[in-house]
Amino acid sequence: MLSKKTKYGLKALTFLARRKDRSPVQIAEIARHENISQKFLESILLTLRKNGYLGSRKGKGGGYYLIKDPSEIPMTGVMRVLEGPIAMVPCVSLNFYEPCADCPDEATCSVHKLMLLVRDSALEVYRNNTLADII
Amino acid sequence: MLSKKTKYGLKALTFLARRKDRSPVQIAEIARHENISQKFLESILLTLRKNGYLGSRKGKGGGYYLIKDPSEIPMTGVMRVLEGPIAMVPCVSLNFYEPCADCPDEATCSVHKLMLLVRDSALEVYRNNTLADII
DNA sequence: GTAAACTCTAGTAAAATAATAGGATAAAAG
DNA sequence: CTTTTATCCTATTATTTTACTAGAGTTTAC
Repeated sequence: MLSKKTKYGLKALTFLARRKDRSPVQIAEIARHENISQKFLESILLTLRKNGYLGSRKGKGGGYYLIKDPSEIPMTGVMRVLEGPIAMVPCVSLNFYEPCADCPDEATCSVHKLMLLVRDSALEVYRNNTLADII
Repeated sequence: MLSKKTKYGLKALTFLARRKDRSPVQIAEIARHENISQKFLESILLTLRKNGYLGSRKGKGGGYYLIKDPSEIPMTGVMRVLEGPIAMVPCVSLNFYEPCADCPDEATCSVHKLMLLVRDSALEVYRNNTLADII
């Protein structure tokens, strides 16, 4: 299941990407337009900013804006920041690898084998789609 | 994240599929061999039986056994039974469709668009892999 | 008829998710 | 330089899901 956090984050990014100019947009406006709890969205936009996707300005006329061109933002990174690892089990994760405590041998593990295929197929989708592609 | 339930269910199916004969295997034996809590595994095997994947026999010499040949068991159904819908949002689910409460229009929703691609790629993996393939 | 195994319902503890609260900080306007 | 506006940041709480446990019931082999 996709978390609300990820869903809202994607919607916010989309909203910003669809605008013609890159002037700051207030959290309140995004929240209103996308039917999102403002306070929750606040924390989501904060993590997107800290991870290099958004810029912000405080005070009157402030808000959030896209730093890069939507076509330069592959979904891979966005999904990792919002949803966490793309792999469904740590033992097939590229960026967050960890062995499974209960599994004696990855080479013969059927779960490992299947989840490796699933990870690869998901990865291909995320790599081949930028923010511009899903607008 | 893959739930333990799914992980354990897959491991149990694999364990049964790897055996030469199809005589009943006790829950306790599967649990021991795969490092799974027996009581938890009990409930998992029960749902696999109720969904037509396993047969069971009570009493002495009883246990669980595969009903079909592993090559006749695509992962699609197994994943749906254990993990739930393959789609990450209900609005792109084939078998569990539901509109999103907060989304005014699926046709223009970026989340919908992206998750549709992800669902299709996952579906292809699950459709093309049977239990026999991941042993 | 007794022991061995699955069946079934209910309940609980821990973790993750989805928010909420409220003051701190910074920028702009007058 | 004070007020207003809006983000920044930490902490807390409510809800939901997950993972697991308990125990009585039922069927079968011997």
